Amino acid sequence: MRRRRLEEAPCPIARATDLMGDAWTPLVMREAFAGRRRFDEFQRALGVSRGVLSERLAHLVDQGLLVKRAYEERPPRFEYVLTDKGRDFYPVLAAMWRFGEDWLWPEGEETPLRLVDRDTGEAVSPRVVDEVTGEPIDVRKIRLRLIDSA
Amino acid sequence: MRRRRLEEAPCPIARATDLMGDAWTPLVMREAFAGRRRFDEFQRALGVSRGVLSERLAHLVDQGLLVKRAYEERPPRFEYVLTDKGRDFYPVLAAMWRFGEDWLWPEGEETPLRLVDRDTGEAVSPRVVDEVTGEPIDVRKIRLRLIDSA
DNA sequence: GCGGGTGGGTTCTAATTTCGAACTTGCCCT
DNA sequence: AGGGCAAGTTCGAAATTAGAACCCACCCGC
Repeated sequence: MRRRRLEEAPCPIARATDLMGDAWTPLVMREAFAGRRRFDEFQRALGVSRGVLSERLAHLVDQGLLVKRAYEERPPRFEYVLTDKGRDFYPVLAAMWRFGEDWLWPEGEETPLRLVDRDTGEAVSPRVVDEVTGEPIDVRKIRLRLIDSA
Repeated sequence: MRRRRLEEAPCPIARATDLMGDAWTPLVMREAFAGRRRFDEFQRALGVSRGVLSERLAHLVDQGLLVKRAYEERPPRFEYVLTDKGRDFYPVLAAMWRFGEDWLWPEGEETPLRLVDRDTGEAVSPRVVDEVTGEPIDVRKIRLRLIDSA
């Protein structure tokens, strides 16, 4: 199983990749953030096969980004709800959204997916900055440094 | 081919997923940001099979995140260098790094990969904020809104 | 002028993963 | 009794991936 190899890798990016490193997981999370909770909702929204969806949801539950809970006992019905950890994944999706907007979309055209303020309805443009200085993250200014333990 | 399906999807996240939606691409980009350029450098650093690496590099070149250029004519030798578009992918990796640090790493332990300021050497903590207000991106405050064209 | 090494791949086969469709289970409705 | 819905599981066929081995062009030392 591919999934198990990066999970314990000594790098936070590799471990995050273990969560994202397939074609459906980020989209499942997108739908979760858009408010979907039920199996069939996810399935219809994404058009993914039920088998794959079942496995992805189980993985996300396993990793603690979602919890599965019964919202009805008889007949048994379940929903998948974001945890704190799952909610904290939002910025990653927001960064991807921004990159997609800036580089993968025809100039000037509107994207069908927007990020808006819940209260004001204003459009929001996510940007990744240094928490301390507020400066944008830029490869020219910020270096990846590998601390070698070997 | 899976790859072709999300490329034209009407959603910036789906299109970004097309770039990231496999286990190796984010790690190849991590290495590119860490300064690697040559095929064998990537291969040794990642331990990925040469066939897969070859395909991933070609895909990233195809998508315009890297350019392949000869740094030597005889014998022919090539390097893969980040483009502007590729450099702009840095924030996505930084957001993943932050999530990995916060949630996929034992409390208090040091990660072997750091983000540091090139000039001062200070550690940097990336955070995703609204460009206009400077407020952190949080699912409780910011909503995904799907503009339905159907 | 030949054996070995290096850089940058391609090709092959075997193991995984994915897809789509059909089936299952528990219950409600009429 | 028959139909429908939610939430899956199971199945075989098709696509993708990984790993190892191979290839080619060139340089170097002897």
